[in-house]
Amino acid sequence: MATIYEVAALAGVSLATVSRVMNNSGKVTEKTRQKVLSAIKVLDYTPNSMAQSLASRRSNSVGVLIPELYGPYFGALLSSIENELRDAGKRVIVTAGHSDKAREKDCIEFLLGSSCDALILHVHAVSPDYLIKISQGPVPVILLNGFIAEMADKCINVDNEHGGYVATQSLLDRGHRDLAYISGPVWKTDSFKRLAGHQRALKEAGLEVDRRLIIEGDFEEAGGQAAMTQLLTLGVAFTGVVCANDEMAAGAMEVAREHGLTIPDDVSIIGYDDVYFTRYLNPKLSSIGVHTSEMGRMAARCVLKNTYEQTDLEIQNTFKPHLVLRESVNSR
Amino acid sequence: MATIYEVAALAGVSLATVSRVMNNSGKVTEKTRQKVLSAIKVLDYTPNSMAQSLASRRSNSVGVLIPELYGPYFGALLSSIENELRDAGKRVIVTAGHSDKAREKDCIEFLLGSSCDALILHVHAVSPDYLIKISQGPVPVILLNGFIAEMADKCINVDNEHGGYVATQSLLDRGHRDLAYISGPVWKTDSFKRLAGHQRALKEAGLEVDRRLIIEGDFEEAGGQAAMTQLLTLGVAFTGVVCANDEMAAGAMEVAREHGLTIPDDVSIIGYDDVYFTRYLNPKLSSIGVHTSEMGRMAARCVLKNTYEQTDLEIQNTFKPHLVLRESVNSR
DNA sequence: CGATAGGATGTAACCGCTTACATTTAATCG
DNA sequence: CGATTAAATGTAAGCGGTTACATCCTATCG
Repeated sequence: MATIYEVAALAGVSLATVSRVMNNSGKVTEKTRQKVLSAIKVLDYTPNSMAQSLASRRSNSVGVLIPELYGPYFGALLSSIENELRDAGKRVIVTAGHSDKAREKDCIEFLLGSSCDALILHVHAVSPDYLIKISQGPVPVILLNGFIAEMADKCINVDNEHGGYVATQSLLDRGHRDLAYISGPVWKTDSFKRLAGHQRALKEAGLEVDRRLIIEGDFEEAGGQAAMTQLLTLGVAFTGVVCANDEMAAGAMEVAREHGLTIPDDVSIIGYDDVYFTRYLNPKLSSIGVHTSEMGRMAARCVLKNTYEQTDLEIQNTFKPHLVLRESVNSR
Repeated sequence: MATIYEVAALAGVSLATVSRVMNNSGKVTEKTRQKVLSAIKVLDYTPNSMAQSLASRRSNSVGVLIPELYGPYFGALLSSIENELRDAGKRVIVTAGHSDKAREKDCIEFLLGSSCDALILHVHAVSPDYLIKISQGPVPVILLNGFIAEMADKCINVDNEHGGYVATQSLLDRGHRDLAYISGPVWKTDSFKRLAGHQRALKEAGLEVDRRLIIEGDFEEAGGQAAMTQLLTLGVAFTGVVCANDEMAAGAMEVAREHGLTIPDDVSIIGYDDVYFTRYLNPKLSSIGVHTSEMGRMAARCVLKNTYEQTDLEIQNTFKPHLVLRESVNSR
């Protein structure tokens, strides 16, 4: 592996000059630039990125922490982040937090210790205070999904309350009056907000919130199954079910079918996230689309703008979810 | 950010000693070790990873190139790789090749220029010669999926021929005689091998290969739909369809259903990869499981063993796919 | 009790680059 | 044509660690 010294020697210039043409910073005569360029080519020189990082105090890598590296939602997120950052020549270091507090902290510290120029975090378990603390440290932090007032301009989030509202409204609009709700774990802000939106929609429609028809699930298919089973043994009538994510909706659909119910004729179901497998379900699941890729891209841009001085980028901090209507919902 | 010099000064020792206790290499008296440790704590010292990398010529990061960062298959792969490597304290730098030759090369060069200690590659388009060339360079390369004789011990792969064979055999075993096959692009080795396995199974059963019943798809749902449409207008009878992946199987199922066919009563269908959404399909798709996570973990271990001297690890290079029987296949 | 071996600690070179500043070279002008 | 100034290039000091080697203790032993 050739070094900058060898290039300088071969080209008959100083290493400062080589550095200049590499980064095309400073002035260099066209003639010497050519000498350097050809020396680089002859030696097949590639700058040592570790030395570059050390000397420039910039690693050109950004750390990403997301709950999981698989699954439709996080896959799309990571994919768009990588795409945007890779095009800008930045490295993406990934870690998975598994929605576990210790693991999330561990990953954050790992990334901070990895000389990342910035962090993009999608966490579930870690406290806002902790996030505020590290965001005040030397390395910039972008929060994906989640809003903290103290770092509002560093947050990319979706309006979950609005999403819950839209989901429920879509059923109300179609004449449904008796709605069940399968929530995610309520300690997760996302779940809580969606539920709040659901309840607001009911109230605005002059309907009462029947607590029995609100079941707390786990964001997994099994939780959706359990919730639906519970709902069906409740003896309380309902014509529509709003689910806080698509996995649970899939589970709910399955149980409904097993109980001899036809979707959407007997019961309408709507999911949330509009994850790509919704189209494999039968009937195809209506859902709430959340611009996942857009958000990932935006987080990446936020980093490019704040950390890598691409100041001309426009940042959108909050995204509005929207209704994606398919076959699982009908009118009364 | 405190440096090792400040720690040394505060502890009243030389920086070499600090370095020794940090890496616990060399001998250090318990007393001085404590002095250093407390100085580290007082200053909240974290070693600068860039400086460490430069001085030790080891970045502790491994580059990963996979076709996509989303989707059930690659998600599982990446997840297991990250998990294994993260536990060993290694950084994972991810890139997506998008099955495009230029992009794949670009990513490989990017990773090579990122001072990675090793590379894990899952490529589609790049040539074997190119892979051999870079594998002879200074940074070790592990090939995920794909076999190249010249670097056999660096290849982690699944026996695709066997997988194709098993898939077809599963239908033959159940009395099917007339089988159609929806292939992936035959220029992809994986597709080619699976098809070869299919044909071997037919021949061993004394059946003729009817070329009309072999359709080349694109590994996407749309391709499966197109292929099934074509098959149904062919006028050649068949009772089972072997698909080279689950996405195409999903597409095929949809078209079959639209044509009024019941699965598996009218036609049995089997997919390949046993990707997680198979369970959302109705009927649930039988498939060929390929130990995706295992392979990812093995690739990571291969790196740990070869590059990070964890010599005690056992490596399995080839994985045998296995049948996962669900509802989409029945007996004649 | 002085020589000695071996363990503990220190010294300094080096990893390969960036960059502020010094120096040289070339262009401009009275 | 020499002085002035700007442009091009060179010099050298870091960046913050690792590590081979030198040096200094201290316990052991004849």
